[in-house]
Amino acid sequence: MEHPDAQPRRGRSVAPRGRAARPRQAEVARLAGVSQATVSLVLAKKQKSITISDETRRKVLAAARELGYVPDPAASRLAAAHNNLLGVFSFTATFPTEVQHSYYPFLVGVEQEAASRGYDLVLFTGSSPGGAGAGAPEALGRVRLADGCLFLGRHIPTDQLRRFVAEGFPAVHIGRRDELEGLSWVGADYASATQDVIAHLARLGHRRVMLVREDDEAPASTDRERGFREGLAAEGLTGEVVRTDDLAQELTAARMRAWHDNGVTAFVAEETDTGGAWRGLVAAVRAAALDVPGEVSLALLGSPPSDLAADPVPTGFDIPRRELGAAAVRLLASLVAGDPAPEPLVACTFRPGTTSGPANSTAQGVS
Amino acid sequence: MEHPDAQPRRGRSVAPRGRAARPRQAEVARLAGVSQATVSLVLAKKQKSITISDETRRKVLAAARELGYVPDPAASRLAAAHNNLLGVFSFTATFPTEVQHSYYPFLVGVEQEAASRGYDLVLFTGSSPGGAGAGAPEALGRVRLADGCLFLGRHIPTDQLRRFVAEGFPAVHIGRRDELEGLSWVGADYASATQDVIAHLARLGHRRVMLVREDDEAPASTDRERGFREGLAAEGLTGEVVRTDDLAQELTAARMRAWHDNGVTAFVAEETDTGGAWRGLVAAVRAAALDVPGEVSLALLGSPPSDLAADPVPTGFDIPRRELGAAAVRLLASLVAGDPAPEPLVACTFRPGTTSGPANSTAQGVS
DNA sequence: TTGTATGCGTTATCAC
DNA sequence: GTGATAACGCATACAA
Repeated sequence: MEHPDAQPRRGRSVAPRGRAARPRQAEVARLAGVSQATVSLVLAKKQKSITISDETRRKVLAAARELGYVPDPAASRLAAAHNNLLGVFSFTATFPTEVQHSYYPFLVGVEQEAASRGYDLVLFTGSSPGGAGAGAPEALGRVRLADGCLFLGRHIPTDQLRRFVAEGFPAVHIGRRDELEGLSWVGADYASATQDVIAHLARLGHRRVMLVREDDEAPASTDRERGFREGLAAEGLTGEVVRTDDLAQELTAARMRAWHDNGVTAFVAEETDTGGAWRGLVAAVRAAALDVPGEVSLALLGSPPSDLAADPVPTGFDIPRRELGAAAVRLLASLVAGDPAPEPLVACTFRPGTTSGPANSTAQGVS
Repeated sequence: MEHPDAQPRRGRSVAPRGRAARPRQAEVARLAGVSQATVSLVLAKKQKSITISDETRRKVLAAARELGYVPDPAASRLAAAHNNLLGVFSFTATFPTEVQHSYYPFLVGVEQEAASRGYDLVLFTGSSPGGAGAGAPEALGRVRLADGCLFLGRHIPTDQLRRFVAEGFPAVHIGRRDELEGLSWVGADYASATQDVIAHLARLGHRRVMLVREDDEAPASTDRERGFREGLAAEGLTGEVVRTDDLAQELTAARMRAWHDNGVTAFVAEETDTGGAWRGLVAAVRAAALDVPGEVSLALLGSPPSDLAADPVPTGFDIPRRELGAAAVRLLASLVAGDPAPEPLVACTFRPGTTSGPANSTAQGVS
C-alpha cells in the first residue's frame, strides 16, 4: 500500500521550474524531529492546549520559523478549518478608473478593521472588466476560498447570494439588503439621519417641507423617504414628496415659487450617484430667485457631489463610509467565528451646513 | 483498509449548523453514471481535449447543472499546486487615510491586469497600523501563501526580500531596486523622461539649466539627476545641480536673480512627496519677480502636488502609475509562469505645460 | 474514451 | 504527550 519515497509521484505533474517549494508541515516536522501531526497541533495556536510539551513546542516553532513555514490556505480551508482570509467581491471593478463611485472610503475601513483582527484580504477580480469569467456564475464561487466574503456594489445578483446564505457561507453585503431573507448586511442608518435633518428644520421653525427624490427603488432611497415621513410625523410637520425621473421638468422656477407661496419653506433632496436631485434643487431655487437660507432652507440627505461640496455647504448628513467598511468586517468576522452579530446600522453624522436657517414666519401658508 | 460508508467519518467534526452541503463531483458523477475523474475531465474546459465523447459530456454537464455544481476553489487549488493568487504587500497601509501618498493609481492597474489574467489579489495587512504582527519579521512570510507577490513602498527591508529571491519565490518590487541582486522590479523611466524634458528646453533655446532636488538617495531622485546630466551632455548644454534639505535657505530671490544673470534660463525641479522642490522653486521665482515663461522657464520632473496642479500647468512629465501597476503584474505573472521577463521600465508621458517657453536670448550668459 | 488509484497540505480523531 | 491515520474535493498519470 505504501510506495518508496524515491518513486516519482503520481497524479501530479512536477512543480514548474526548479522553484523552491514552500515548506510544508512535514518538513518542519522532520527538522524538529516530531510528527507532522504534532506540528499541526503546535501551530494551531487556537487552543492553548497544555497537551504539548514546551520543549516540543519550542523545537517546532523554531523549525517553522527557520524554514519560513506558511500554512497553505487552500489546504487549511479544505480541511474544514479557516485560513484567515476575508474576501472582497464587487460586481464592478474594485478600483474603478473614475474615482467617482469608487469604494475607496469603504476599503480604508475594511483594511483597518481586517488588519486589527489579523485577517488578510482577498480581492476577487472575477467581475472586473476583462476579468476571466466576468459575469460567469462560477466567478462568485471562487470567494469560497476565503473564510467569508464582503460584497459591495448595488447589483449583486440575488440568486447568487441566496446560494451562499443557503450554504451558510459567511457573506456580508455592504448596504441594506432585506429582500434576501437571511443575508447579512451593514448599512447606513439613512432613516434616522433623515429624521434628524427634519428635526433640525423643525427646530428652525419650518412647518412644511418637501422631499425631492429620483424615481428609484433602492433601499437607500426608500429609507430616506421613510425617515422623511417619520420625521414629519414626529415633529408634527406637513410635507410632500416629489418623485420623478425628470428633475428639469418638475423643478421649475414657477413651481418652486408656487410651493413657497403655499407655505413650503424647506426642501430636502436625496443623495444620488450624480447628485442630480441636489443639483436640480439648487438650480431651481436659483432660477426662482429665492434666497437661501433667507427665504427657503435646503438640505441634502447625504454628501454633495465633489464639484459643489463647498460654498454653500449643504445642511444634511455624511455617510460614514469608513466606519461602514469597518462594521462590515466586524459583522463578517463574527459570522465566521459564529459569534452573535453586531448592530448592522451605523449612524450618519449630522452636518449643519449653511443652507438652512430660521423659517421666514411671514411665509407661513395654510397647512 | 476500507471502511463502511455508514460509519461516521473520522478526523472531522460535523459541519457547524446544519448547512446544506454543496454537491461534489462525486455526486455529479453518480447522477451521470460516470466516474468522478470523468466529471473532472469534462469540467476542466481548459483543453478542448476530444478525449471525451459528446454523449458523456452532455450527461455530465446536465447532471452538473441539475445539481447546481460549483467547484470548490480550495480543493482545486490544493490539487493544482498553485492558487491563482497574487499578493500585494506594502509597508504602509495599502489604503491610507491621507490619500496623498496612496497606492490607488497603482492598484487600478494592478487590479485590471490581474483580472485580465485570471488572478485574484491578496492584500496583506500585516504591516498596517494595528495589524497583527505589524513590523514583525514573520509578517512578510505570509506572502508566500500567494503564487507571487508585489511589493510597494519605499522601505521594504532588503534582507527580507533577499530571502524571497534566494528561494526563488516570485517577487516584484514597484520602483527601481538595484541594490538587491536578482530582485525583479518595474519602474518608471525617469532618466529618459528627464532627458526628454532637457531636450525640450534645448529646443526652446535654453543653454544653461539648473536642477533643484532634495537631499535624498532614492533611486527616483538619482535617476532624474542622471537623466539631467545625460540630457545636458546630449544637447550640449551646461548646468548645475542644487541639492539641499533646506530649500528656503537655498532658493532665495537673490540667488535666483544671480543665476539668471549668470545665464541660467531654465530651472527643473524633481518631484517629491510633498512637492517641496517645485513649491520652493515657484516661490523663489515669484519672489525674484521673474516672469514665467517670459524670462525663465520652469519644469517639473513628475506630477505637481494636487493643490497646484493647474494654473500654471508645469512643463514636465507624468508618471504612468496605472501602467506601472499593470507592468508589475505582467512581470510577476511571467515569473510565476516561468516565462521570460518583460521590459521593467515603463515610459513617462511628456507634459508640455505652460511654464516653459523660448529662451530669452538677451539673457544668455557665459557658459 | 473512461475508470482506477493516488496525492495535494491540512485538520482532527484515536490509539499508544 | 505523541504518532498514525482518515478524510476534505479535485486533478491527473496510467491502466483498461
